[in-house]
Amino acid sequence: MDDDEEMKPESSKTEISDDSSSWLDSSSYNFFCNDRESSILSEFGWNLQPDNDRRTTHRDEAINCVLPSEHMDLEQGSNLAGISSSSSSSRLLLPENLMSVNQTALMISSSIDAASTCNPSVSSSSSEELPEKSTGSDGKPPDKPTTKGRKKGPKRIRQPRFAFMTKSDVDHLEDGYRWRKYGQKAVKNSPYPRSYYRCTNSSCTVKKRVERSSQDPTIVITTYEGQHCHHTVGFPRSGVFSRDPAFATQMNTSAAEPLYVPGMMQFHLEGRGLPNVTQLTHGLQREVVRSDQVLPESASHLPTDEGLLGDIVPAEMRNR
DNA sequence: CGCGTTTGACCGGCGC
DNA sequence: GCGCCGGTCAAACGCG
Repeated sequence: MDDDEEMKPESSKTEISDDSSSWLDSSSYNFFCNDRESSILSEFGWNLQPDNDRRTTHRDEAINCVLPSEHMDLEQGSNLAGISSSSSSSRLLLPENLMSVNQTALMISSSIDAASTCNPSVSSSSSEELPEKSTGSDGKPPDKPTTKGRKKGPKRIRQPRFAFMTKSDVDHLEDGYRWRKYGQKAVKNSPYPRSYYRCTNSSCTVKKRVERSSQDPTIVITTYEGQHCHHTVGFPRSGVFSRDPAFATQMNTSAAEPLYVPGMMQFHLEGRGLPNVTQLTHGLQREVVRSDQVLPESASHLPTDEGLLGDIVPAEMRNR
């Protein structure tokens, strides 16, 4: 049933998935972009404007992207899978291991729906912000006779979500937090299931979705929702995190200083919604074909003249 | 035994 | 109103 579309080359259909584009709907966001990429995006009708006020960081170990604060009301000092906030904008630090499990990841992120502030202190007690169903811990008897009856409540408010794509063999990447899987669903038009994880910290409401791209099975799409109200639970034995100063810094303080990256201009992207993954990928494919320039894989997570957007294009696609 | 995963059922939003 | 589908629940199960 799910083998019909499975290995169809990108020529036929190029959507990552129906819903993966649905959250790319905020009005603006910032990212690294070089001249070529900006021209590509311009071809798609997206209005790029240099934004020199906001600076984005790309270090050896982590990527730091600036997101529009008007869509993200993150609390100072809070963190979500490496997201920290400053006075004017929020930044997302991707820990090195997320970037380099098999290299290649482009963070594409945006906020969503009600990006209401969710301060850590609120997590379990504030019912107004988080109409999350009773988590079972309360043992509330269901309204319905069924054992799986759910408490009705106000409309569920989605917390800010952040997604990024990682080229990786493993679905569930270590990110310093412990996750408990609570569900798995088949994804429409994709042979690969989507897994749902929840932070094991009882007072933490952060959730995470992991799915593989139906187009390129080597790409894992990870989506975080919510903010951690606690620190990481210790790092993996290999110490990937401990040798990641950027990530460690971010975890200990929210005041990660913005750095300027030589050779990389930052643009402010404006339009009637963000270009979705498909559009970006398409444009870059074309560009890559034209430029006939293939990055060495080992260096693909470093800033190059292709910029970060170039990383989104899987090697196989580049070679087409 | 505790914790995490699996899996089928259920709920609710949304489009037609 | 109905059906589809994403998201969640929770019992059963597996594993260390």
